[in-house]
Amino acid sequence: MFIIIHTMLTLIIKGVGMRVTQEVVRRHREELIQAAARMLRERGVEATGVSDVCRAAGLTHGAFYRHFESKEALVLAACEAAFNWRIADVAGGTDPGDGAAERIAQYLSAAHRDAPAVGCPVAALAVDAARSGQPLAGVLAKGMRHYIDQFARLFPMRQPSRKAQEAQRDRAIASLAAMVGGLILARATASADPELSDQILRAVRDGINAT
Amino acid sequence: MFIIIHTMLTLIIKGVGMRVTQEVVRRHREELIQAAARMLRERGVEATGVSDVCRAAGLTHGAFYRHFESKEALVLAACEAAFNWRIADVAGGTDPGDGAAERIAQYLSAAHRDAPAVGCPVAALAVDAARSGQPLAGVLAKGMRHYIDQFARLFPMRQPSRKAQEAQRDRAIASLAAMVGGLILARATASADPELSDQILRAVRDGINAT
DNA sequence: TGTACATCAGTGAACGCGCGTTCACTGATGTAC
DNA sequence: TGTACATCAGTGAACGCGCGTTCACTGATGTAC
Repeated sequence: MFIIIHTMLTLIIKGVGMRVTQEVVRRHREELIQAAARMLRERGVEATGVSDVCRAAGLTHGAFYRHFESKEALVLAACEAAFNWRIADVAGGTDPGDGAAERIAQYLSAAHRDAPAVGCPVAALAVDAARSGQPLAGVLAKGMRHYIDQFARLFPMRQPSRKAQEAQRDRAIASLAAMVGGLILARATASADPELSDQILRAVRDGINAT
Repeated sequence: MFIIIHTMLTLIIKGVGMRVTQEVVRRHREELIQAAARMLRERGVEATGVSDVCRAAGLTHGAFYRHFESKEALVLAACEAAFNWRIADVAGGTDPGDGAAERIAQYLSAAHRDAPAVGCPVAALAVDAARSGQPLAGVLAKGMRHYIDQFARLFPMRQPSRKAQEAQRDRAIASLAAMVGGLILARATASADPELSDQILRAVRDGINAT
């Protein structure tokens, strides 16, 4: 509804086929990326159409190739943009000082499960990346290394040694794998068995914290 | 190459457009299901074409609708068939008496990571099921409940009580989530960062066993 | 067991459809003077 | 600052392509007698 009104207003205000300001061009490009970043996580790479993305950004599909060389180029840009994601984007009661346990609980929440479009890009795109290989897999691997480094810092370290650092990193990887796996399984069962879906979120949360 | 020779021989032996034995019909149907079960896990639902599956089963696409009402019907049958999967299908040195730790190590092995076509259906299809919703999600949820029940039995239980049973089940769910997440992340990073991929397999293995 | 015929699995051409991509055209923007 | 013109973001029709699906046709199988 909003999109229809927006498109009509845009046509009336801008006219048909007019050149637009460089500032507007930049905004359109950003809107394409953001719309794609949402759709990619919700529907996957193949089910995300160029026309759909353009429509969501208030453009027609013909404008697309003034911004991107191909659909693949958009997918890569959108995937990179999706990795600016933080758990705060999806969970309301977050705090900069939250530790690992709080973040794990926020990650494995019903709110995050039910909002894949604005959720963790790893949980949404890892399988697609594994299937498509490079270059999408490269973007994902880079993002994952970043998340692992960041997450590892949340775990306590007795004394700073090489060995303690490696143990910290391993613990971060194991926790992230459980979080991603738990979220994916909770989403997969949400429609057919909501009770099991909730149980998965809780059991994985408890399991990680017991480590 | 093999497929081409096979197709030519089939044409020479069977002729063109001939009716075949009921036994052959049953075998063709089974071959369609098995080919689809492999392709679905390797490429995903959308990237698996009806023609591709028929070709892999040694048929032309025209024969397909004598066996299945639609592509969706094949996908459901193939997904159900894929849930007959056991870790022994992918890991060589398995033993019926293997406990949880052995099975976890086999699941999180390089061999399993590198063979998604004959690997765990949950790790391969959970994201697809979450996106497509029912009825595929129903098949997946049923399969997952089965795996959870089976896996829970591998964990020790002090004395048979309601509470101990629930704890056992929760532990199975948490372990399975970590296994599925670890496998997915290892696959996603395999092409772009093989070292990280191996590290994920090891760290998740160690993490689960430390619980 | 043998004969006559209906059945139907398989073939390959064809269908509509939506996809990613291209293109002629428009006209305000951006630039050169 | 003002004028003249080239640039190019956006439009909407059109392209080739591969998808899932349908169909007329074939002829050995399965069945009725």
